Amino acid sequence: MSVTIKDVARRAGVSPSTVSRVLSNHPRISAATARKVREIMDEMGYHPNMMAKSLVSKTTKSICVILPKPAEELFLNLFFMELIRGIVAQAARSGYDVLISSGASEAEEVEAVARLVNGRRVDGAVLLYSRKDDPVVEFLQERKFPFVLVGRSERHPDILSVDTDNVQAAYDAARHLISLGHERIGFVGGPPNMVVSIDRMNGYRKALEEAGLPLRRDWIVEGEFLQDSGYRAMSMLMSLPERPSGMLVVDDFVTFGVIRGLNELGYRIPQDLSIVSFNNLALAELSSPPISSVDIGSYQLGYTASQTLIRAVETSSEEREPVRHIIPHRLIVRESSMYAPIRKS
Amino acid sequence: MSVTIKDVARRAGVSPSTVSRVLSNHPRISAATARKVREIMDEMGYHPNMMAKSLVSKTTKSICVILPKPAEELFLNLFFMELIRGIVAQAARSGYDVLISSGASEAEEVEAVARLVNGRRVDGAVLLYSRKDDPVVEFLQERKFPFVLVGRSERHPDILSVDTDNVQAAYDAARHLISLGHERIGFVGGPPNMVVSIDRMNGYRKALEEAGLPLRRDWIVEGEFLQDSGYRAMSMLMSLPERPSGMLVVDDFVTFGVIRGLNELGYRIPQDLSIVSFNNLALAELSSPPISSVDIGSYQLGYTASQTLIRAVETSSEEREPVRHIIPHRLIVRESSMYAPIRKS
DNA sequence: ATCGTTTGTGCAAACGTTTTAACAAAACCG
DNA sequence: CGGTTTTGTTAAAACGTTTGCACAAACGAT
Repeated sequence: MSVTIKDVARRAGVSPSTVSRVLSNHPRISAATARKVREIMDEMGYHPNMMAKSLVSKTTKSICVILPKPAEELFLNLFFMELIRGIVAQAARSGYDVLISSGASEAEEVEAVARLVNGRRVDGAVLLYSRKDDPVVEFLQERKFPFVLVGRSERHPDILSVDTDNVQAAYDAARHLISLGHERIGFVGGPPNMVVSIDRMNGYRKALEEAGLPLRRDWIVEGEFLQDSGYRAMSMLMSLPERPSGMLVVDDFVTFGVIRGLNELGYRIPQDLSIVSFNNLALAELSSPPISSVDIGSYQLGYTASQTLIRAVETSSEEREPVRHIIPHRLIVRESSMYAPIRKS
Repeated sequence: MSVTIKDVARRAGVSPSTVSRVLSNHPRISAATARKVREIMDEMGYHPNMMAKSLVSKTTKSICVILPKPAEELFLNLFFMELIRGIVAQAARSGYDVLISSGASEAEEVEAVARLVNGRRVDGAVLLYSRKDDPVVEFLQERKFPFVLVGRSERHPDILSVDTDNVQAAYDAARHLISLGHERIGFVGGPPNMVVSIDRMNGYRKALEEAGLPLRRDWIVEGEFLQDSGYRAMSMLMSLPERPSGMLVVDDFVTFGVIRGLNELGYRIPQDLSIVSFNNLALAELSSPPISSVDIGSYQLGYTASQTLIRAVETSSEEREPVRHIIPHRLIVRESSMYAPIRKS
């Protein structure tokens, strides 16, 4: 059907090997031949067949990204999209293609990645976030297959990863509230089996302890990465006899729930409750009021992940070294956080 | 390195062809041999090499999706994510993998898809939305390469596509406002070179004309798919001597801008202005107030697109017929739209 | 028994590349 | 000049599959 290397060779009066060498800029090809072959390639509309190439080179020039289980439940869609954009952009620059895959359950996830890995369809994988105990990580680790984790694995500290310093991020967010004079600060967290939730919680704790502020169990709510989580948290929190004046919320989406809850209960932000959130998704800025949020550089995370992975893929496995990249975060202060009200006591 | 079909064959004492046939459930393989070979495959951990398979079968079992130019500018991220999830889910069910690709400019977009198509890396492509005049469509059309468009092309009505009936959707949205008694209805649109903007505008027009309501040029704003667009539209609109009482907004993200604008100007929704929006992204529900929005079934759009494409790919090109799938939409009424104020005149 | 089918298996070519080893020709060197 | 090195090219094997054709064995029907 389509033009092959042999067709070009015949037409140019050289051997296929020569054409192949022209293609890969082999040093020992004479300028004259190279020019001629190139001309004929254009003329005939030749394009190398990647499958054949892959077969012999045992390399596919593609990586895959595994969307975590329920991208539906985790309302991190916006975050993932940013991340993916970063990955795709970087991969394209390095001449790699990106396969995207997901599964409806943890088992399906492993199955999906197994298909890709076993079928030699990809050279590496990027995993998004991680449960405390991730079967996909186990699988890849065992097979010595190159992968990088966006996030952190408690069980496997010795792997390639790109991450935010979530402890520090939460610490910074809390410090912001503290420096505004808040002394009663609560926390709406994510699922307790996700490393990111744990880390942010710890940063929050650290800041409060360090400042000698009370850490009250009833001001800490653990939930899902769902807006509903924020909504319910508010009904609970605001009915307490003693209420916080500031709040850290683990994700902007959850914060949306928080805001809606507060609105319905008739409280105002930031006058009645100051809020600082995480991830700084597009909607943080758009919200009414705009939300103070810690930007974690999602695009950058994806970009760096791809870069790190591809570098690893192109390195022989012996000299591959575990690296942990930390992408800097940055608190963006908007209208949802303000000075603490003067305490009447 | 890894186990090949030959290794299995040797160990099972049969020829490679036989192993291959076992794999593809060839009818003329005896039950006994099949069982034995299967056993050995498991034992040795054999997995077929997809690249080799692709090479001979001239088929890759993968499709690609092209993210439109500036997924940054078009703040349809959330919409795309939904769409992609639908595509990935369906493709997985049919045993296909999904490659994702994008370009920073129209030219780069064509380049990216050319790489995939020319390199025979994918069997088909799904294109997301479309400008009035899309170079990628041209490219694929010319090469007779299977693709499906999520959206509509004015120039090429004779292609596979999956779409919302945007004219009808806008008509329905407008009717909703009209039935609530609104007589002064405006429209915040998208970029005038995108088919979706045009269609929604037309539906809006149609409904108003049919109801004998005034179509006022100064109540119609064309902008980008950016929240800012909505924000600016409001400063303009609300300073007019005669203002609309209801508004159609082309996308939920834009509506966010509208809401913020109105908040800042001190107007309330829906008391001062009723709003109906499109796409029903997750945030429509979460907004304060929750936004009435036309759900266009993004996930379903992706799912159907993938299905249509794969069906086409697996059909010989002669008997491939242009199909246009319309995914039904549904107006979700929330708090942003209410009865028109009684007109004092 | 004989002959045609049916059934199960193997051989070998093909898919479109890359790459090793070999070799001829040209260039260099003293 | 003769030998050594460098330069440019090619033949052929390899990558891991699928598949058309051939063929032997087993089976059925006369």
